[in-house]
Amino acid sequence: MDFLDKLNPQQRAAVTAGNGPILVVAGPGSGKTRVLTQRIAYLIAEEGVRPWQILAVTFTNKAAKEMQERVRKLLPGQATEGIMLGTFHSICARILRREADHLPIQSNFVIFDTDDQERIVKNVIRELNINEKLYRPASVHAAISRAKNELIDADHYPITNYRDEVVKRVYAEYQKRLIASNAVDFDDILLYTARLLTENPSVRDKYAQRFRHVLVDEFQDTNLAQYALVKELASHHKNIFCVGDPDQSVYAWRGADWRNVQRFEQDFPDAQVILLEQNYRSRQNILDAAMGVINRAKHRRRKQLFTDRGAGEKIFFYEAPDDYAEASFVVDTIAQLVASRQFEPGECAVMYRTNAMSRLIEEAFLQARLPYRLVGAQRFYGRREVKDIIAFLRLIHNPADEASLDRVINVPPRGIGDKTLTTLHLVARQNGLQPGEVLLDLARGSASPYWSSFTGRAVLSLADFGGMLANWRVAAQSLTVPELFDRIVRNLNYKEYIDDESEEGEDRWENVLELKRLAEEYATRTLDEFLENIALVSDQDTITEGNVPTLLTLHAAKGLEFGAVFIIGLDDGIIPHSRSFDEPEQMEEERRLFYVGITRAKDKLYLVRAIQRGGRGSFEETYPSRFLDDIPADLLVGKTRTGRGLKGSAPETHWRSHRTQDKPAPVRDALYRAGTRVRHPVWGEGMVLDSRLQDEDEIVDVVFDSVGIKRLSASLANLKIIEKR
DNA sequence: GTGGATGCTACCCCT
DNA sequence: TAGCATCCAC
Repeated sequence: MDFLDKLNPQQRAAVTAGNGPILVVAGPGSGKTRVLTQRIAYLIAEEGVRPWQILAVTFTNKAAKEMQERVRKLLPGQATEGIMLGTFHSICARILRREADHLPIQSNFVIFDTDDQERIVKNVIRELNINEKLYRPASVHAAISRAKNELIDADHYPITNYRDEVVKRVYAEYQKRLIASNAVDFDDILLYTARLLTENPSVRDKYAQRFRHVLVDEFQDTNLAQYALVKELASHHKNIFCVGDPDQSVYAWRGADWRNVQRFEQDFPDAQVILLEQNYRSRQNILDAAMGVINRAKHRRRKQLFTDRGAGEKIFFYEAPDDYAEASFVVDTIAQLVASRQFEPGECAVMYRTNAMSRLIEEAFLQARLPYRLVGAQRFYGRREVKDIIAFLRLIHNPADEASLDRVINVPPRGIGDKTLTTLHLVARQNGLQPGEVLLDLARGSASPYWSSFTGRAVLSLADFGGMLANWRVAAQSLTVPELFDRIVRNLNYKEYIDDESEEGEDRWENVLELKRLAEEYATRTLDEFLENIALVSDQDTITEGNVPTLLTLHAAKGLEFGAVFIIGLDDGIIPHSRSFDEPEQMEEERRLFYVGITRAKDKLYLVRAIQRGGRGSFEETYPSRFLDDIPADLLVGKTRTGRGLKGSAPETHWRSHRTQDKPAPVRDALYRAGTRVRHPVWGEGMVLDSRLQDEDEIVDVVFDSVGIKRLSASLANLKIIEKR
């Protein structure tokens, strides 16, 4: 077990801890992933635990894969296959499929995404004749989801006012619809599993006896359902090992409850608590800034983060005149960091509060002709064309899927509108069937008993579509996933439908091809697997390989680290988000989110904001984030803080002067230096990235605002210096 | 009754 | 700024 030598005493204590409940409170960058993997390896190698007796819950599927790989490498020659390793959702889905006999659904259930869920809620609200304006589907759905996370079913939904009454009715009907569709939503996956384990002693004992060790990562982000099911799974051996950091709890809004840490200490009073405090990631200045922010949080133990990596550089603060300038500052600076060989492109990350903010950054990268990667599943899977194709596949897999049917029954338009769809639903209800089942029956032609329920034109369209679906279902028996994919796209003339030869049309078709590429990976696997994996992808799972800068939300950044981090949008109303203003608890979470962002940085941290920001249409003046006040002033360079509401100042000058100081000595006699703004007669304005003397001429790399990076010979290019560094 | 055009409005974070 | 509810022409 020589790998233990590289651990510090606390880490080693955690890795080699004996049986019983253990809580590891791990600050950022304290090596908790390492502790988790090594503990698994330790259990297998030293404690004689078989891989399949270990359950480890990770935060992403990607992390699960990496952990499996690392354990394998730590124990060469030993059997390490069979560890139950994955996210809560994927592990629970696995258990549910296996134990479907005990559930109201069948083992081939589908997983409804947020869109599907809201679609069903909306259908229910309409059919129950509830005022949609007063009871917005999204808000009713949120209430239902909250209840599920607290393990409350419709029957027990607490009522204190009329609104609750309505929500309860919708909840009950919503749940019926899901079951009729043989579907679960994200919350059901956890809720059903928790219930299964609490209500079926035989099932619980089976798993509780099997899992000699249960390990949970990111424990601060678990909700009550997750806590409950973990507790059940560990109920026999009581070897439960939770790793978390209350300061990094940023998912309260989706039901996560940091009090699970307290519950844990209550439920397992003999729990051993191990603190990992040393930080191996960040420079001390970054940690000091992080502490400045987090130590202002209420209800918490002050923490002292320390590193032996040295103070490092100060934290850069930049106030751009507007959000376009904010974006170009970020891209220009990354270009410089790379050009000056301080960082690889892949070591740089841009973090923001909301997904929409990625847009200007992306545009700036595109304009500079620099590649980047965007983290986020929704961006791709949320696209209409992608969702459509997935809905067809789901419908083939499970014709009872009401949400998918509603989505694509008229895609491409085939004359089935609102009215016909409503009638279809009505006929289905009256006959105790799902709309999809009626549709398939209509494919039989006028022999179908439901034929006469529709008008002539409608029934032909329905039968036609039903026939197509029936054919696909037959084909699905023998075709692989990508083959089936092709068949659908071909039968539908889907390309003609979405690709109108405009730029957007081509983009849409590109997305379809990208989904096709994903389907190719399932050529030897089943449609079920494809659909499940698509439903449960996490944002971080979408991180692609490649040495390019990463764009991601602060939430998606959790657990990751980068050499140079840019946090943009440090305006009040963005960080913290304006929707949190009147809720102290939510404000605390915003603070923690900022803390998470800061602590992602290893060596360089840039805090960036825009004085003017264009939102819906018009530009608005912004104020600096109040959290900036909590960072000790002497840690910041660039524009120093001058309080709220500063306007009309010249934010760039300070920044520039500081920047030049950090630069290495300039090249001898070179006219252009990195950072110099220049104008070219054809390409317009740009910024010098790099310059060197060669054969009595100066070779200059310039990133132009219009055309991106060009390499020029100074004697020929006729560059004018606009602004010198 | 359907589908395209138009006008309204909400737009945070994620599995 | 884009999705979607509403309106109106076929």
